[in-house]
Amino acid sequence: MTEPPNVTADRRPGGRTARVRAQVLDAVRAELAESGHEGLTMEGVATRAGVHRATVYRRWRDVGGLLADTIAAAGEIDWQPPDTGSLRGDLAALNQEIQESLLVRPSFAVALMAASFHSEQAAQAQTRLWADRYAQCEVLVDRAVERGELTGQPDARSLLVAATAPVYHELVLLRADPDPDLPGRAAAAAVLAAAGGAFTDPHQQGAS
Amino acid sequence: MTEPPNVTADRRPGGRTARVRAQVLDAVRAELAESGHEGLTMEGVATRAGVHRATVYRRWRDVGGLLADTIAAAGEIDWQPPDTGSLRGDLAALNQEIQESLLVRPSFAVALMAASFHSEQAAQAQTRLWADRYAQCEVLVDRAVERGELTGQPDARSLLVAATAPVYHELVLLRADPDPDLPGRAAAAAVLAAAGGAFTDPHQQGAS
DNA sequence: ATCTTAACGCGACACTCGTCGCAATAGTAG
DNA sequence: CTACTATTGCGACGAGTGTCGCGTTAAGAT
Repeated sequence: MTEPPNVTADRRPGGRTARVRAQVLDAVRAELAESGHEGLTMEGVATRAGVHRATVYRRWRDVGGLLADTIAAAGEIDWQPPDTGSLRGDLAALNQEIQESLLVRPSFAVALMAASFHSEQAAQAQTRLWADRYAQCEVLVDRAVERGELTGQPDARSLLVAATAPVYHELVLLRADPDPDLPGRAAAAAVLAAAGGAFTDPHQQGAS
Repeated sequence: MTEPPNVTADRRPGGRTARVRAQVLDAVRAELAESGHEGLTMEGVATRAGVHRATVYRRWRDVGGLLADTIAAAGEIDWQPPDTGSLRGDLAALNQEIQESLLVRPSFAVALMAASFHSEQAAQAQTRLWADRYAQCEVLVDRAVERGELTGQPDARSLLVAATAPVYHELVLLRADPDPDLPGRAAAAAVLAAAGGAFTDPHQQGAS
């Protein structure tokens, strides 16, 4: 059985294979930092890594595969959601982080989104990464409930999406001018909606 | 002075030029409807339009240019924001429209977003289109204020973004499973936040 | 009707992209 | 150390992409 090599199924993960992977992923990060997701090309990465084109194509298939593996390598870092003492503060801090990651040039997050549109592999990696992050952030809502900031048991995911979506929408899709107040405003709005019971999933239609 | 022809600066907008443009834009829509933004290629459009490749390259430069002009042509249709009698109903209806446009396969809106990541021209056209749409929707908020649903004069744009962003975020970026309740939930949350005064700018109070 | 020239058709060209077969290299087992 | 083979390097190829020069067509002006 001579199947093509893969990133996930390491049949011979020894010295050279690991070394090539490290070189290539370093090259991806370097190219990305230099010219953004526009300049990220298979040939450029291969050349910078000192590796032949065919090797990169065989192991990573396309640009999306490169980004997906780069995420997988970077996803091992342990990220922690903010803890400021209040739900509103936590969400504002989270949004601040998001805004910075989107405004930094070149932005790794934006590159990943761009790649997700023409690479199923990158799209899956992106979906997985965000699912993890939102799951981790659910603790913010739990803490708020414990502190008595929220009554009932709101749908944490919906609340988090409501708080963070405007930041992505304004900066990525609408390409609005950067607004230092945006993270705080979006967070405050989500907290108000949550206080009003907007995210309590039982079919309790609010009166009037 | 023999400058290259352009879509915007029509130096000779007569019969043939307009005919070619119509053929090409029809071809763009047809290709888009058949194979989505993945299958949209300059050569394919030229062939389907019965026009030479070089002509398409000269007038539209790249795929983003094609989409940008297609948007410009489609932006002339008179779109009207919903009017259901209540702010929450209006926003829910608006979100319903958005969700349908994103879930239809192939989605013109998604194709436009994808193109915006590697074409400045398409990105500008997209930004312009959305700015127009959001400006048109501000009347929803005005009507709500007149009806007395909202106190004060909230920032209409922020309110609209808060209501619609979750739909884009869930379906496009997070690629969540379609949820028929999403449009209504997002609309309800935004209305609750607005009722709480989340979008009233404290610095610009008092003035009409 | 005639002239001017913007816009298009045509074919050729250089270039990039992704794939393939084969030889060389280097992990890994014995 | 030797044998085996997964993995890489290498070069060539076919297809696709974007550009260019030149001749032709047709829109707009007189």
